[in-house]
Amino acid sequence: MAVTVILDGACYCLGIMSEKQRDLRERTRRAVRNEIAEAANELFVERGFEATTIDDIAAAVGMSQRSVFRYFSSKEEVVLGKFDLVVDDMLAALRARPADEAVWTSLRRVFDVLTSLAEMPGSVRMVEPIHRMVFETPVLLAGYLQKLQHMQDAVVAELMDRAEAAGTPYAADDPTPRALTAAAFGCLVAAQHSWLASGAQGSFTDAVDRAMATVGPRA
Amino acid sequence: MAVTVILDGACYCLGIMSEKQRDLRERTRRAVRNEIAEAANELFVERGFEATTIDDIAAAVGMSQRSVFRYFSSKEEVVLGKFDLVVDDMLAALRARPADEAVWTSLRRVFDVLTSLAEMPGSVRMVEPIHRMVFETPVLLAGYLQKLQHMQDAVVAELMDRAEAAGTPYAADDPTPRALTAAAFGCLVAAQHSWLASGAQGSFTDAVDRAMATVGPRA
DNA sequence: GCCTAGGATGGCAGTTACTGTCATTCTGGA
DNA sequence: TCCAGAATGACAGTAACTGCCATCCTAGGC
Repeated sequence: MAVTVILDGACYCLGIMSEKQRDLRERTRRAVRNEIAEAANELFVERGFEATTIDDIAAAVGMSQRSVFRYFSSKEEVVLGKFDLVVDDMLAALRARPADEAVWTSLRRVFDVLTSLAEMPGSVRMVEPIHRMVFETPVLLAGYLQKLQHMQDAVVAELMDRAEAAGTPYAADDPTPRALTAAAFGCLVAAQHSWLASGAQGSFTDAVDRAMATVGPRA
Repeated sequence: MAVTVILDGACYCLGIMSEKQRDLRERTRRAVRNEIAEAANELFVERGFEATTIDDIAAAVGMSQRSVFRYFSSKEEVVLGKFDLVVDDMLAALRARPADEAVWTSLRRVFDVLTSLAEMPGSVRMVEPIHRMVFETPVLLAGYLQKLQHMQDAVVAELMDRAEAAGTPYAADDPTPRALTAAAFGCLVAAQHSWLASGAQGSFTDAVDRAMATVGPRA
């Protein structure tokens, strides 16, 4: 262990690997990751999530099981991993809103990151079946809700920063920012439910708008 | 398979096993289940959830691993299983509210089932550490959020029944009941967060009240 | 007190998700 | 051409489950 640390440190300090090389590796890594995820999603919607093994996925992309796990920390991540990237976009979207905008409005705008993702022309075909799969497979639903919780944590932190920067900080034990955020995300899930229940007709954006119109901050 | 079904059917129809016997079995089953859960929770808070194996739990209660799985379908269920019983209580609490009460108020009262559970004298000692463990262990948090989602499904169905019985049914695609319920449960989680963040001082009930006061239905 | 039906249990083999390790291979830059 | 370091494959190992079968236990009928 000690040896490993020393070696790692030495390599890093010497900076033998160039910036360019690092970028390239990073890009190819992402490409392979996407390739695996796409192949896996085909299998998942075809046979179901639980009926598809990691070995199946590995075979489909011509890799060893071990290598698949080098790209995804778990089977669920193959489906849900994309949401990790979304968090940064959501924070960026939140920071782009005027600091004095009503929190509820800002939260609605944050969800544009998700709606635009769902309405991207390239991925539209798979959006609904995968969506449905997530809500129908217990382990995926659980993982998805947990991701949403992480997003909320990040958003709450950003909201508190924003309030402080605006000179109107929340008290340390004020549940307001967290409650508002949780309510907004609750509306998001409710919108997903009704969108799926309606057979994914109509726009998802509208569903979010309608859900968020029924609830709001008090006074 | 066919044989099994026929045999089961025959046994059931003949009613060989008496009602009393059935009840007794049921009661002892619950007792054993509780015993396992309590022993397991001790181990969980002591060593952590992931560091405790099913074999550890089985050894602690003097059973085989196989038998533990006859009482709990998964390791998470040992911690989260109790919430399955709560659903029925919540529905009963909801039905006990006046049909014309504001939905937000009824939802707040539904949560009394949870707060009273958390403040029961017998279990108070373990409530906070387990609570904390659930929020800090990813797989438990995911499972917990999923249970909350199930509760919401049940509550939404009941709210729709109630509205229909009162002669003011929701439209089929109206997201209102689901959005309100989701917002309320979001407030619940927010309250749990702030309660834990404050070191579990103050009453949990107050935390829920404060969180739910910041959000509400719109006109 | 014996007998029997049917649940409860234990043990064991098997599957799958995942992890650590090591030897090998690939790749871009000097 | 050579080399550093990343990518890969193969293999062994763990832990959460699941199915199966033989055995045991218990409550009720006789």
